[in-house]
Amino acid sequence: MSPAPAPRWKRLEPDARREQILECAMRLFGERPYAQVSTTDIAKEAGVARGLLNHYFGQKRDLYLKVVKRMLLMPGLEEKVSPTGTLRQRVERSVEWYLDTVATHGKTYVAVTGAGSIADPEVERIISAADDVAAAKTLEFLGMKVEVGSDARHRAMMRSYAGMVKATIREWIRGGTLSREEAHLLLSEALITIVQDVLPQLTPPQGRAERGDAPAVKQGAPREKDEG
Amino acid sequence: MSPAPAPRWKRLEPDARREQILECAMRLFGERPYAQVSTTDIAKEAGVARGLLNHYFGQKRDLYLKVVKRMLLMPGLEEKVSPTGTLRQRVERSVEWYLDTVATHGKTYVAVTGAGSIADPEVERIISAADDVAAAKTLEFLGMKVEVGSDARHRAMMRSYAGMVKATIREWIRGGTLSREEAHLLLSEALITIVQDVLPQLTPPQGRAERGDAPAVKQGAPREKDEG
DNA sequence: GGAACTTGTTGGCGGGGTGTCAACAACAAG
DNA sequence: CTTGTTGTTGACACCCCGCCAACAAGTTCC
Repeated sequence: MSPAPAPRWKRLEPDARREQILECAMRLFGERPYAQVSTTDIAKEAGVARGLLNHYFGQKRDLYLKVVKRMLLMPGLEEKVSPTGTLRQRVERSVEWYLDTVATHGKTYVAVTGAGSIADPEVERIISAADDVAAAKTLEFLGMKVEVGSDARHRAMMRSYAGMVKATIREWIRGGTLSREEAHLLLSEALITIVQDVLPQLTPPQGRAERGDAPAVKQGAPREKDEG
Repeated sequence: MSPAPAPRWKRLEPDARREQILECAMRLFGERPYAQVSTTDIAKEAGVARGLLNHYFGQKRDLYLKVVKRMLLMPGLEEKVSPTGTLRQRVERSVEWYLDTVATHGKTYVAVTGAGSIADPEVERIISAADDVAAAKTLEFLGMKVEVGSDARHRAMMRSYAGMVKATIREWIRGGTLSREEAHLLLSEALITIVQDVLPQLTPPQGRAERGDAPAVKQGAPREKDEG
């Protein structure tokens, strides 16, 4: 006569448990800065023992890395809109797309990118890689496929631009000091300037490229980055 | 016959000791991220007991704030060069000045601004305030004195630009992926675009403002920022 | 020169967060 | 029911931090 042993805790498949913990972690890391979120908090939020976090994710930093990666994988640009129209139109559409994508993640995106260097080189590396991917997609969409994959300086400048993108989005989402339209305006104008005025000025060897249209560049090989 | 009591430690004036500790902290915080620098490390570096840090600076975070503040107080722009020439020339000179200023601080500047949001709202606030000051000086130097002090959107956009400035400098100093000239080029072109193409487009009420001069806007409440 | 005072400095205590690991319990199979 | 597998727990040890009473380096006064 065993009246249901009444299990004290539920047993989940590793993947399910991992996912559940990850979701809780994402929520909390979005609410307050890294240092303010203890593993105890996350464990409590998920209703599990603290040790389980280490079992599934290793160190707290590793869990945070997973959160960052999850936050940075975004739907491809090229799949949503087709690159037609003037350069300005394409720029504006790509900026629009990025703002849309970010809007869905909201505060967590700001927290993750803002805390950029939680002061951890590894986090920085991951964000940089994601920036490179986004930059490559954007430039490809703009028809400026160029050698973003080959020329380190192009990548570097697009990462610089990414710095402004993040700061702008921070102003928009967190502070509300910029409207979406104003953010759109700023980012579009800046990107146009970079693409048509700055990048062509790079390779100094053969004098200077003419304005208005990107110098004819050979198509680069299709590339696939990303990680899990 | 007391053969010199041989003092076990030297006694310093509060200001001197404070300064010495601060210098050690600046060095260490420049070498590795905030979380990786323990108060024990700083104390050891300074050759004092750990408790002394708390005595002089309070919490570890407070000490870090002092480091950030020290890092961000920079010589005024207007005092070094006079605003003459075309807009482009003035822009290039102000960017040059900023790169010079940053170069002296080097890695520590990158660490401090990069760790921007160590994930601490207070740090973020201080850096934002410093950005605002630098932005105001720059715009004043450019003759675009405008109401950076009154129009929140101007400040917001300049903070966005500041995001790119930091990212660019990071590429230049830390990664070496951009040369100083390339950084200079990128930042100049972007600033010109913002100042002459973006900012004038703001206030939409009365159609559109004419270039080069901002529409007259009423002064906001007098504000006092900064601290020691 | 020594006693008494001021105050810069120390060392240890308690609290909190993190990583590790052996033991345990939920569930499946025999 | 017995056995085996494995997801999960709880506690232990370690490190870092903020606090504070005791201590000692200098100074002043007799």
